[in-house]
Amino acid sequence: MSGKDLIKEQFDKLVSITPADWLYFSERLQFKQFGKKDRITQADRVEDNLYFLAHGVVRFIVHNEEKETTTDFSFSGHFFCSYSSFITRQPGIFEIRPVTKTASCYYISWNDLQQVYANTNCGEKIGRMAAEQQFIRKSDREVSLLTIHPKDRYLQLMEEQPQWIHQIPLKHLASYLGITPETLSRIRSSIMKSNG
Amino acid sequence: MSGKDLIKEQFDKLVSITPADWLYFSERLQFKQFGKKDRITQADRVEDNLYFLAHGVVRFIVHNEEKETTTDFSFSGHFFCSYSSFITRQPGIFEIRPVTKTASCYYISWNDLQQVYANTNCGEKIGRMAAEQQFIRKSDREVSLLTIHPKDRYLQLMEEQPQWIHQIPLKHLASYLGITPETLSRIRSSIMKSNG
DNA sequence: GTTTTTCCTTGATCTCAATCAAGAAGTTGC
DNA sequence: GCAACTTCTTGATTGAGATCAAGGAAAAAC
Repeated sequence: MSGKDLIKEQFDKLVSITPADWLYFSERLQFKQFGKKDRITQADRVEDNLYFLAHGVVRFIVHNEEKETTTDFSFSGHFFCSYSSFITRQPGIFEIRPVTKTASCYYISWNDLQQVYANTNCGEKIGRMAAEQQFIRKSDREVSLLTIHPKDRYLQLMEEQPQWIHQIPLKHLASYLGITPETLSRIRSSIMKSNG
Repeated sequence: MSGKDLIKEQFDKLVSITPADWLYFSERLQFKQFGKKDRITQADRVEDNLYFLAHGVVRFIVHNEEKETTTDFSFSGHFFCSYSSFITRQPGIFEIRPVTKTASCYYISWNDLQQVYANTNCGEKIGRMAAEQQFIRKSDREVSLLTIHPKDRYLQLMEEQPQWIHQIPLKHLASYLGITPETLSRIRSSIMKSNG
């Protein structure tokens, strides 16, 4: 199975796409592999590409007064990019880097994606549904940040996304949860004790 | 000018819509006025309608262990609903209530909106762009909650959304900022002092 | 207009997480 | 393999904001 088929699988979850539409889209896909120290996307630039992560994990970083905060992660099988910038064509605030040793990505340029929207039947529909799903993720996150205690957020993550805990260094998880690495370390050890 | 024209204005910001498409959509709009104690949307129900606020302010509430948190507000001239529920057709977690004495709303049902998506030329495009904009709001909010100190979030709100400060009771703003009313009251008085 | 209720402010205390610090464990690179 | 570096853990201290409490201002109800 080609890596592009992973993308087709994602689309098929949303709508039934015609072979012609799929061809039009997939012909415009390019491929690139990133190493651990690469920046897939740099802050303060207009995001040119929409990426699909075929293998690896990436994180979204915001720099703020000497500190860096990891706001989100993306795993293989999902699209990612500095969305706000990609959508508005304004410089973005996110730096995107691999968490894993490598990140293998298919990507399509903004210009090509506009062609897909204009010249396929279901492009807009997939685009709408994908945007809706991204919205839901962020909306859930807002509720989580406002209503759930960091310790409980970590417990929830252990249940719902155990792969996050295994694949992501503690310090980045801590940042994502809005706490310091020290505090997360203590949370983790308190869980160990209560579980025997 | 009819209230529906407010909606047309919003659409015109996104795409040029044909008279036929607008007619198809606007014929499906209904109108309802809500009082201060009404619940526009109840938690644990599937959201049936997408609302457009013609007049007033509403807030989004999450109930969590006896406490209620205000996660967001919507102002006149904007669409709102318990989106995640509206999209997924699963029971939602948000209660939506007016902040102002009344909230005047146009609304379209989920079923009718699917008809619009299916039978208009630009419905999907508007839907995609609207979803993208909602995503951007939530993404910005995530960054704000993770990287900005509550006091600075309040100062930012004063600059960017001064109408929020004037129209929304302090206790709801505090909840939205993730702090207690007492703390926001102290922040506010410290700003007063430093401004003379 | 008066009562009732809600909302906001201010003060005192307490608690939890940040910070500072240092050492252990684990990785990476030569 | 060893050195250099990064990451994680643990401890002591500090501080910002939550909580508890009460009085005053404002708004709503009658």
